[in-house]
Amino acid sequence: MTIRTRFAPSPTGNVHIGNIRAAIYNWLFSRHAGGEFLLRIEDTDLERSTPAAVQTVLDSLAWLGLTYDGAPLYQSTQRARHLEVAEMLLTKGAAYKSDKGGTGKGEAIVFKMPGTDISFRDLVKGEITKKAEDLKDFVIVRSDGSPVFHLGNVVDDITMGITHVIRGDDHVENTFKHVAMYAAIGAPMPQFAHLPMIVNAQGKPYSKRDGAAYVGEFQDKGFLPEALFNSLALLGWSPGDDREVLTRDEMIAAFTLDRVRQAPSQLDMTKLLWMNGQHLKRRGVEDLVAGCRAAMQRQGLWREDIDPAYFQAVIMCMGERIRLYSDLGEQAAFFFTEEYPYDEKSVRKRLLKEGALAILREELEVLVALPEPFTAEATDAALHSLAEQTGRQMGDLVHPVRVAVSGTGVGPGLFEMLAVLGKSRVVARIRRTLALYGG
RNA sequence: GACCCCAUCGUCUAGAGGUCUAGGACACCAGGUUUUCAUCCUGGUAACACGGGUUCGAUUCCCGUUGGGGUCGCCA
Repeated sequence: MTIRTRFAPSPTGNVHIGNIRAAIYNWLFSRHAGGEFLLRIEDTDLERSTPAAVQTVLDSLAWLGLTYDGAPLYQSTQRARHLEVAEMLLTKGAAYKSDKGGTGKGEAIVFKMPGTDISFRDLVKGEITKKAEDLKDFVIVRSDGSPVFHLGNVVDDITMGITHVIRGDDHVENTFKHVAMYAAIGAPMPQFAHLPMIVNAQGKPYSKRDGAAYVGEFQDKGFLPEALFNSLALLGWSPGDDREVLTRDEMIAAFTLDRVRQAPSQLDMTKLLWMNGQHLKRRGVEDLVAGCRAAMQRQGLWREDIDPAYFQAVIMCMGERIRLYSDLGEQAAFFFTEEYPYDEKSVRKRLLKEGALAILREELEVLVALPEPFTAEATDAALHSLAEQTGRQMGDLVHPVRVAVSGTGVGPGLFEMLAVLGKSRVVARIRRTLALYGG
């Protein structure tokens, strides 16, 4: 029989990382088994389920490369089938009508629990049992005639031929109900697997306040989809060896549900950032260029007159300092504007230090005298010989220039940076800095 | 509160009775490289929640305690 899993989000406008992690596990599981991964949109809450909200789900899946088989099934189209099954349950005596606790506008259909203990074998949690007295009957069709989640969920899973239901831990209590429904309907029971929740440092459900909780937020921050995918996959699952940075194919090959942990875990933003850097390295320079440009456009820092060759040179120069596309705009804006800010601390420490401006003036003279091309080797040699002549440490020469041309004390190697900026910019910036600080 | 589930370094995890003086990764600290930061290299700090069993032997099995999570809707 074909292994068939599904992702069944209700479109609310956001896709939570815990939810998308469930989608990732469903996807990995079915791909590993050579089966199918289906999508069902649980859009019965018409108020929240707007086309835009549905599109958000589709976008998140597409961004992460979670391809699904066939067309999505919209739950709202299945209403007749749901009610048909409810009627069948009614005639079978597995359900009854009741007006208790209702709206007074009619009778609801209530599913009758079998009165026996119910247990099932969870693929990650093992055997779970619930005693009969802890199981209560529940409504499957409201008194207004609309199907409730439990009915739609189970009926649709049957309709879609789902063989493995892989979902969040918050569904284990529902599963006892669902197991009873499968039995009553007489449909083959799927296997169940419940995944631990993703929590914050306080052990509470991960929310937007903890940094970012929705797929779109990570996308906006400039994370790579494969980095988020990789990190999320590793939250609660591991391949069994020491590998951490994995490709999709490697994860597909290694994925099994018995390697999923049962304890909730926290998402570590710092490690995600590291992971992003790892995946960034695996992409080529061209990708980095395109990604950084797009990020700068979003940040409002991009200008059409930025020379492509210059832009690429800046990126090469920044090297592995870029861990997120947005880092370029945040850490290297001075490459693209003369209005870069001066970091107060660096100015105090490197420029206003005793004799620093005098040194900077000497350096300016040396640099001005250099012929083109203004290479890293040339400026390096020039400043080293100046250091020798004056008996100074290289650090005393390097720092003032760095702060003068970039406004900050940290950044790429100075000589590479000077070469990229070019002689005229460098000279102009040093002059302006000298004038600004009374040199 | 009731019911279900969980518990290894700060975090993510490996570990399926002896191989554990508990391994890896991120973070952190120290040293090296370097003009700074980052990278890179080397080293280091750091964990089996607690108490009982079972066993010749428990991180691994059982029970309890503590702590944490989930669920108790005519929401999904």
